[in-house]
Amino acid sequence: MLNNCLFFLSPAHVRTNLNSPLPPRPGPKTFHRSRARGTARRFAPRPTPPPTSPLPPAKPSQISPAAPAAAAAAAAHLAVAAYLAVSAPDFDAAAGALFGRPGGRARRAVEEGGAAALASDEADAVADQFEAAVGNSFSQTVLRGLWGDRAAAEERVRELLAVEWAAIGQSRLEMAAERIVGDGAIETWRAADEVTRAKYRLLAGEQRAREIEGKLGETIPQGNQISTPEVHKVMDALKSSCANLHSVVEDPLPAAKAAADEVLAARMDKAVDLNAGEVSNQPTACDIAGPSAPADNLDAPRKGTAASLMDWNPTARTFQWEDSPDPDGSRSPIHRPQLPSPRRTTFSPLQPADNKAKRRKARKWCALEEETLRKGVEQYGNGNWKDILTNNPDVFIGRKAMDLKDKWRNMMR
DNA sequence: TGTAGGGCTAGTT
DNA sequence: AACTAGCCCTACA
Repeated sequence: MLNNCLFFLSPAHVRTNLNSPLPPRPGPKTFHRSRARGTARRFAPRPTPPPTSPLPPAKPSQISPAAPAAAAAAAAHLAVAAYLAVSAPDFDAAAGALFGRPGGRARRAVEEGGAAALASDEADAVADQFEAAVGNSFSQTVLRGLWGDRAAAEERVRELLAVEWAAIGQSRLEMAAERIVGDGAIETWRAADEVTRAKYRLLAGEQRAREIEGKLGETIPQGNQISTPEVHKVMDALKSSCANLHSVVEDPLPAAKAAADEVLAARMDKAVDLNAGEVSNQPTACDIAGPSAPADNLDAPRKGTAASLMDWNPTARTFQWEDSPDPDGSRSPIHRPQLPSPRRTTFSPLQPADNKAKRRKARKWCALEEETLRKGVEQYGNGNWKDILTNNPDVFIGRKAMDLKDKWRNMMR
């Protein structure tokens, strides 16, 4: 009962209720946004939503496209901070450090907008609850019951990761692979000429190529559509190269996929394996994983884990284009399989790039970028955007000198 | 090639 | 609809 009502009360009400006798705890409940805002956010642990919610769920049309990510970020941040506070040996110290005024880390994130998604009435209310519980053992017991479920906190983090992961979308490599060997392969192969298909066979592997061309109702090798001496020469070279490749290189896709799955699983585990030390090092602005961002140590040697995709492959062999110039003018004594030069033809599994460059998605400037730009103008002078940019590559990630100029123009308005 | 100025676009109020 | 921040185009040195 108290849990169900707690989040809908003002901080003052919450403090009052925390000091009153506590009815049996029904378990984690859904945390709704205010009625006026009209959207729902899940802040408290919520394995199962209450059957009769005081507020109706928000209609999809009421939620902006960014709302799921923002809600997930807010829920994860608060769930982790709250769990850390209630699970700490010294509740008062932990709650003070995280939610106390004025310097609590979670409090600052809420009040200073370091994380915009956290700036909400609900987040304020949670921070106030923890602050009010300092020195109040009864309130601490209530909060431990509400936020002490580690699995629920981990679930909020997993949800955030899932949202962020989904937002990344497919890479161009994945899209290309999908067209060549995935569900879209049939149409891709149907539209390809014989020379291009020969390339596809190299990429897809003999077995998969047979499957795809079998579905096309054709056989391998298909009769040359283009029958010229040059095409025959290229075809022969490709067949030879293909045979050489298959004789020395294993299909890397299964191992690569397994390694990628393990890396992903390790990152998920790492993300939920939070502790107070990690929270205290959270940046408050510009959470961009740039070159100077805190390393995840993914490149460090790992015991008992699969090899990184970037590790040296002991089965790799060097091939040489047949018309590649010798640096020293002499042929290597080591025999290397010869491949036809890729410069002779200009086909690609990728769709031709759009001539019109796509507009970059607008990315808001963070406080660190603005401050660095101010100092850069002081140091290098107004108009020397290139100098400012090249001397702060870790801050201006993805920015152009032109962007700095535009931003400075906006800041001067 | 780097910069300035004007215009365009998407998001917000 | 008006406003704004961020991005892009084009001219110029």
